[in-house]
Amino acid sequence: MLPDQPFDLSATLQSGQTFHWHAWEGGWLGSIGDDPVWVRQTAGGLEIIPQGMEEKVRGYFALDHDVVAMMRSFPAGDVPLATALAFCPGLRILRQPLWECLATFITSSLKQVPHIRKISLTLRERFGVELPTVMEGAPKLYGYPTPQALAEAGEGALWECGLGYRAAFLHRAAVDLAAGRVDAAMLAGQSDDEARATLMQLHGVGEKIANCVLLFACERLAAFPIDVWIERVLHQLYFARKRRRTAEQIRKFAARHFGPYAGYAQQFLFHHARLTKLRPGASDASRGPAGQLLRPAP
DNA sequence: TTTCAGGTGATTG
DNA sequence: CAATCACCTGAA
Repeated sequence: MLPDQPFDLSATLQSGQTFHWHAWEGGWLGSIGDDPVWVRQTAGGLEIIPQGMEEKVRGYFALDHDVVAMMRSFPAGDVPLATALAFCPGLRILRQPLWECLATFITSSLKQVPHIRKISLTLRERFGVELPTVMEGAPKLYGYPTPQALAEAGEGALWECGLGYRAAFLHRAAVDLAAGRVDAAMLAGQSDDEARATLMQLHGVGEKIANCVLLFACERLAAFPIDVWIERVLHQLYFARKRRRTAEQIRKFAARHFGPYAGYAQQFLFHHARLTKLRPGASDASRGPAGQLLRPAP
């Protein structure tokens, strides 16, 4: 199984799209929907356990995405983007199950990655189904709990998973999805703007989370989630020395400048920034054109 | 002990 | 519209 385009399994799984995979035996153990799987990247391609998961792995990791075509579609003179892309061309935008992605990002607000991961794993363990073992001695895996399971569990039980005020958001969303107010088929028939509006009808889902879901679960590759990090990156790289832009201005800039694969551009920029400029002790080579280290606002 | 973190919704000018 | 604020929790 050999992708014909650049692919970096580890980087993709650590790029803030999904939070439930375990590093295990030189590869990654996790689940695609309710199918447990272990994947290791080697020089020759991907090693997958168990057999029979090849197509699901291809779909989940979007190995059919044409990264080369995306590169060509990006603005030719955009040096920061070209730099970020060259830093890790193997990043992929995953095709995640809708509810799993939606629910996970609802629990992500004002949380750091380890917290999001912890909450996600706790919810799985308490309310999800245990999945079959694919590797001896490995951590137990659980599917993401269904909307019905979380709706029935009740807000109080969710609160006890350390969600805080997010428990109410997640519970209401679970109830709404269990009632069929939003589903993948409905979103599939809608334009990006319509689908975004549909998602934002859910309590606790604002523009940022809606865009994450569109991008990471609905294959809307033009969706451009703007969180505090990407906002800083854009300011540093594209709006240097200019006054602060509104979210609306940033959104319009991203759509116009990056085009139909804006979501991928966002992912490349985000990943590059997190692993270089935003880290303490980052080298000069990783600094932006302005020559300043990017830091969180004081 | 205080601050802050991968947002959202409600409330003000 | 845009700015401001509260909000659970956990880690630095």
